[in-house]
Amino acid sequence: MEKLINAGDRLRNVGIPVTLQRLAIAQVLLPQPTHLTADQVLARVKNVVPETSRATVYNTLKLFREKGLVRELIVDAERTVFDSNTAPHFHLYDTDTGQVTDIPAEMMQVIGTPHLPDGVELEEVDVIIRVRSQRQPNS
Amino acid sequence: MEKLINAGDRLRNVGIPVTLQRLAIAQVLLPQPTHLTADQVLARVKNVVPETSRATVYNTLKLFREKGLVRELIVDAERTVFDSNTAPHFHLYDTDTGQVTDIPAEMMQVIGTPHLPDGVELEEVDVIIRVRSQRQPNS
DNA sequence: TTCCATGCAAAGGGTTTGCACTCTC
DNA sequence: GAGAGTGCAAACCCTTTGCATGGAA
Repeated sequence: MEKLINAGDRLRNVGIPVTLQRLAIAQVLLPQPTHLTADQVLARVKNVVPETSRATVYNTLKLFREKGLVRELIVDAERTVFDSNTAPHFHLYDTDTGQVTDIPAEMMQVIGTPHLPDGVELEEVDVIIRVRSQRQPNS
Repeated sequence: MEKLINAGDRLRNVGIPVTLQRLAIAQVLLPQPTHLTADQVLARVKNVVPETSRATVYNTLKLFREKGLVRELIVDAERTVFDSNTAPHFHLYDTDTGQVTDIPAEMMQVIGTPHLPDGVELEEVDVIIRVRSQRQPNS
């Protein structure tokens, strides 16, 4: 019943001491796959735990990233997006709205990944499908 | 003899009035495929035309991008990289050094691009192969 | 003279840092 | 009471903007 592991356990499992703010941030991000900027995380966390600062959100996101709980997506030059889906997958990015949508790894395939010289290690393969929707951007 | 078109002609061809600074920036970027940050462009241009400001480099890079002379690469959260290779292709990005290397479109293939709903228009498909080299980063 | 391009410096926006306070063990 | 976690504000870095100057048509 792996699905029932809650946010607090996810933190403990990776060795992160649980605090009020960390738990609140975990609950915003981890229960379901989402794509949020630091500011969006801050806004949502503050709804639940108003005594949360921007610095703590940044510290915690960095910590979560180091522990592999979230992934940093580089899709937009303006701001970083954090992805709580840590399974391998691809992304669809709406330039107009800033919306990120997951594309399951099974749906796409990248053929021809080049051979890497010695001492060069593959980290990951990012695929970003950029689209325009002509819809209004999220504020 | 398309290859012999020089930087000045490239600008005129897309309707950009040639100035000293624009020409210097064009000569840094356009004669061969390169991947440079705004700061790297500024540094190289200043070697040739010291009376060039940061603002002009940014203005000009934006102009070049709008005219399709360069492409903005989103590979690093810290800074934007400009790519003077406008043909479709993919990228290899070295996280340690910041080095970007082109992968010709013929060498790779992306299979399974999802169907897009009405009103959503494909802009482009970015593929970034992220590697670690354990080498020293460029300053 | 009227634009447009430029340089300079200041402003802007996202992210990080310094530091003092709190809490926990 | 030592160490870690936090909030606040200032600092930082890349990029953009405002404004006055300068040059070209």
